Amino acid sequence: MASIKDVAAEAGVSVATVSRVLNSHPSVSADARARVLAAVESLGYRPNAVARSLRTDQTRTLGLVISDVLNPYFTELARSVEEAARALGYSVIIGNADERPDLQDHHVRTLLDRRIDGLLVSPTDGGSPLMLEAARAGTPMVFVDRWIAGVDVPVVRADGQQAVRDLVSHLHRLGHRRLAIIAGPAATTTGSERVEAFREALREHGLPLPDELIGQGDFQAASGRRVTEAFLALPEPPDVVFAADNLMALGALDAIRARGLRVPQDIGLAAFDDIPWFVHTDPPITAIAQPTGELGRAAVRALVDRIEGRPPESVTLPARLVVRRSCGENFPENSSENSSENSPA
Amino acid sequence: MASIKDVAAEAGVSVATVSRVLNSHPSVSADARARVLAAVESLGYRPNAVARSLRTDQTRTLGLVISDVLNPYFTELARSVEEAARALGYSVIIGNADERPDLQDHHVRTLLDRRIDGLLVSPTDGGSPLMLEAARAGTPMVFVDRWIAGVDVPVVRADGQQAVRDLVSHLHRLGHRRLAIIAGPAATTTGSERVEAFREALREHGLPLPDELIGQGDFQAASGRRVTEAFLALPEPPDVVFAADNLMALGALDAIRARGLRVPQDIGLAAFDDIPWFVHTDPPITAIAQPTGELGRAAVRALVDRIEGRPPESVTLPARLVVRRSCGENFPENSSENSSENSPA
DNA sequence: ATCCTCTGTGTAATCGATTCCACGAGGAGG
DNA sequence: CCTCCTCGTGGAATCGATTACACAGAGGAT
Repeated sequence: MASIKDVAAEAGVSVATVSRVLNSHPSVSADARARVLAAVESLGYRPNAVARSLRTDQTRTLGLVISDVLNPYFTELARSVEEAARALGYSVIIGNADERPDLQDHHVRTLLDRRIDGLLVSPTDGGSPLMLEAARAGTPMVFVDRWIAGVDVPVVRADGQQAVRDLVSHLHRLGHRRLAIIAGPAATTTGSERVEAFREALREHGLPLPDELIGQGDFQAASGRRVTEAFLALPEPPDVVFAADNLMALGALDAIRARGLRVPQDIGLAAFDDIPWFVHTDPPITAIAQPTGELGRAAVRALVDRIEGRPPESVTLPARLVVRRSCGENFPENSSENSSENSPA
Repeated sequence: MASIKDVAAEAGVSVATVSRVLNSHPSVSADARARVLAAVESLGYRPNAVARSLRTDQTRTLGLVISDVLNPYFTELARSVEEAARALGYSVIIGNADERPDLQDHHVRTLLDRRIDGLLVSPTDGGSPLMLEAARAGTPMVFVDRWIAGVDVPVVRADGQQAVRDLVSHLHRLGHRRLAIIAGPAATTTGSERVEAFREALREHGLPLPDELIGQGDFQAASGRRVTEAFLALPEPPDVVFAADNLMALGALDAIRARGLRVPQDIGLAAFDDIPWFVHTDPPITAIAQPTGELGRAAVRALVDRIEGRPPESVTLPARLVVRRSCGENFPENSSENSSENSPA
């Protein structure tokens, strides 16, 4: 592969001049510029990003470590992050942690070794020493979706508190009283926050949240299935199950169906995180939708601000309830449901 | 960030010795090794992958350019590719082309600039000059899922011909005669092959495939919706619609539902590419499942073989039909459907 | 005692870019 | 005509690693 030296030789100039042309430095004669450009063209020369990075100490690359690529929510987040980064001239390297702290550490380490300019993380756990150390050492970093307390890192996330309150009101109005939740790992903020918001909303309606109606999941479908089976085996099963993410909702649906029960007649189901498929499940699933695209864009903006020396800003955006039929029917103001869908691309 | 020089100074040896220790070269004394390791530990030193890559001319990184991350099929493919690559000591950088040739080119160019060791591509179109040139120039490359004819690059893909034949038999047995297909872009192999397999299978049953029952889609949900609307507006609409990928099936479902029709009573629906959600749609969707994980692993194996100087192998694996209820009921041998599911993680 | 072979180590070149510094030519101002 | 800038350019240092080569000293063979 042709290097800058080859171009210089071909154009009859020094490598310095070639470099100046390529970086549009002002002081290059029109003649030299033309010759260099011609040489670049004829050799099919492309600058070696590795060499450039070594010298300039910047890679124009962002790392994104997400908890689970198979979760459509994170896929969409990743897509919007890449798009926003590309618009600003950055590439993105995605690391998939599969909800495993060891894998998360692996990716963080690899990304750091590659000297990425900044790191976007949705932490799988309470924070590994590695990540905390990186933050303290000054690696530009932004938490997205989930975060870790006590670390001075901007956070970009959705606030589901009001939406959860709306959900509980909705359920209450439909006559449901025994409400259960499939929680995410307590070590994650989204895992514990959603339970807290749910508990708080129940309290406002004078409803209890007994321990047997809090199932411990891990944001994966299998755990949703397991927890739901336990709920259904209770002497007094819940009226509605609220899954803290869409994969656990899928598992819950599996379990309910395996038991031969119908949604919503026998038991209701709701989920955090909305996805296009929820419109077509049997029945369509009531869910809390996050402004995923906007989160990704805001996260990139914050990280790039931090990288380029501007003060980064934490951002919190509201999530919103999308009512469908999985918790019961007869919702007059719900007839226009289709128009409020976030239409799939 | 500490460099190899700092480690050398701290350990009281030369950088050469540090490098030898780090690369487990044999000729280093136990004493020196211990001092270096101690220095590495105390400084928290991590080798700079950028510098190492420049010198060794290898990045231990694979590029993966896929057509659409939002498509669960590609997400799963990406996941298995990353997993297989990691097991072999490689990282993966994913580029999402969103079915846009210009974006695909952008990613290929960026990956090449970063001097990745090899490239895995699922081409969005018939092949840009850039990609063909890269292949000719000797960049290790493997096509996965889709490919481009006339280029000497190994191909790892699934063969759906028999599965499509099984699907058509199934439909025929259920009494369906007017069968329509939502095709993918003709420029992609999967776009044209699936139509050909479908046409061929119909011919075996003495059924025609008139032009009005071939809709031109682009593998995105919106096109599935549009094409299906056109089908439904025909004087004689089809009995069944077969979508060439899962996103177009989603769009088809949207269109059918918007028209107030029921699946499968009013019209049947089947899809290429199976995903966990198809079990829970209303009704569960009959689909052709690809051995996605195995494809990803085989692709990485082929690419790494090529990179490391072994002869790479093209691989073709069979896809298989998974019958559910979206094309009609009364299938006695179909009662054990649940056991044949590929269970979601 | 001499010579040879190993072993362990350091010096320096190298990868492909960027960029500081110096220098020559040419124009402006005195 | 001399001085001083400005402009365009090239030489060389540099980033952080790897590795060829040289060499010192230990130990074995003769």
